[in-house]
Amino acid sequence: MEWSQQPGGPGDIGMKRQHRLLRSADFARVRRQGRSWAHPLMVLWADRNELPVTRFGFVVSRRIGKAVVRNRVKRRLREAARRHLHEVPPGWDLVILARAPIVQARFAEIENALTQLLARARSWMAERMAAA
RNA sequence: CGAGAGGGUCAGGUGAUCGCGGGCGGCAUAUGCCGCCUGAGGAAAGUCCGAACUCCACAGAGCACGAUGCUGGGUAACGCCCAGGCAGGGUGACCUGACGGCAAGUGCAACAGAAAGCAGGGCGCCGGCGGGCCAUCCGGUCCGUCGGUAAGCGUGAAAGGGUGGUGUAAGAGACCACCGGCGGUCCAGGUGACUGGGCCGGCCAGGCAAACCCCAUCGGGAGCAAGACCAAGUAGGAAGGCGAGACCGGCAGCCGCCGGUCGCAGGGCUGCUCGUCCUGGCCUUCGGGUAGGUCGCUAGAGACGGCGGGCAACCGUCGUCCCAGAGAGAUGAUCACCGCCGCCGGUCUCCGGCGGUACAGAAUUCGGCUUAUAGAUCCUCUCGGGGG
RNA sequence: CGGGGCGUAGCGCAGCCCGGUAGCGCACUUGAAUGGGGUUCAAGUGGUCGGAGGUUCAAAUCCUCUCGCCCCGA
Repeated sequence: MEWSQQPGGPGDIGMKRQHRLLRSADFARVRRQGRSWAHPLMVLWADRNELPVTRFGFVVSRRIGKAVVRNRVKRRLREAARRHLHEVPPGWDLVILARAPIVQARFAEIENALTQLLARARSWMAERMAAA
């Protein structure tokens, strides 16, 4: 199943600031009220946002590494999320927390891990939306 | 050719697909879309110094405190840079140096050693006296005791000049010559640190100031979460403690309000005293609100090139150029090929496969320092070997 | 952006200010008391003082640089 976020093809969509989670209060809300799924490389939280778009937030703590390493991890996570943005129904906030082994992972492994987590989250989202 | 010294530059490249921040223009204007331009470093790092800028009350004097410490220059400034002096290291090119003062004061030195800061006497050497033994005598030797001595032994990181001589009972800068070191003075060179030399003195006045300290110079405090504006919003709320008001004038003509003088209290972003300024109730504790936006925010002690001055750091002048500005924080992701390095295999001047390709990410902005760093490349110089 | 603290034996800490011997508790080893264990007693082993350089005769201690960890304020 696919949900088109923008007019245009699903594979080359952008990921501008409207798809990003930027405020500290939003992060706190998702991690407190939402549900989580874990993977050795990352942890995913999800919560409804009552908006017509999906928003992603990324958490890379200082435990992961130096500034260069943290920035690289964040960019690769953002790229992976951008490629799979169309697989998520609109109206959800998603927070991804990086775990330490992600530093050594290849991009294909990161993308695979994200795909697994999104697949597990999608069924729960469908239940919640049907219930609503 | 080998080994080395000093300095500079670069920080993999090309292509494809898909993206992100900022600026401008257009269409639209709830939000967006399209086009063009632009977008990390030599250290952006550590935050160790110095400044700009902003606010505090335009910020003064003394003390305290802190920093710096050979000389001259450069600079907006510096704890930085350049040149020089001195000391140490290296065959050399060169490198290194917190390099003012311990003949101002107060302190410190374990263990060893007889003795460690003012001298000191264990063994030894020498002399006097007493006694024992040997000897015909001259005397010799041993023990004790009282002195002299700083040559020798030995301890130590360090034992208070060195060598030679005179001298003496033995010795000693006690005296002499030379050398080394110190102080004073004069001359010459140098802006100066300092260097060279002459004369005189006195023979020694030890080490540690990254020990307290003294001297000289410098330093008001805080920091872009500085600070300014807009919007939204709460409670000029509660408790406790301390307290000092007086007079004059005006309005009012009850409560009271305004202005001034004197006094008092509190505060003034590290402490104390003074000066000065601000407030008129103040202080402490508890409680309440704020996590929106805009500016500051990138044209500057700016970059590059030419010319001129200077040994140099650097400065002057002319021309050209505009070079990131985010805010959960852009500057990227994936793939292919070519460079470079290593390993393995082959029909080993080549081909194929695999792996690696550094340190590291602007956050107010500059000038430095320090630390990290795969490699590539250029210039100058030194030493050794060989050849012409 | 600014400020503070810590690093010493396997673990938790003294010693640093004012420089000369690295010490305490638990743990470990051996021995004794017990039929055995625990407990107790006695003896013992064990430390590049985070790293590098410097000052000094001598550095855990003083100075400079650096690494790691933790905390606080705006």
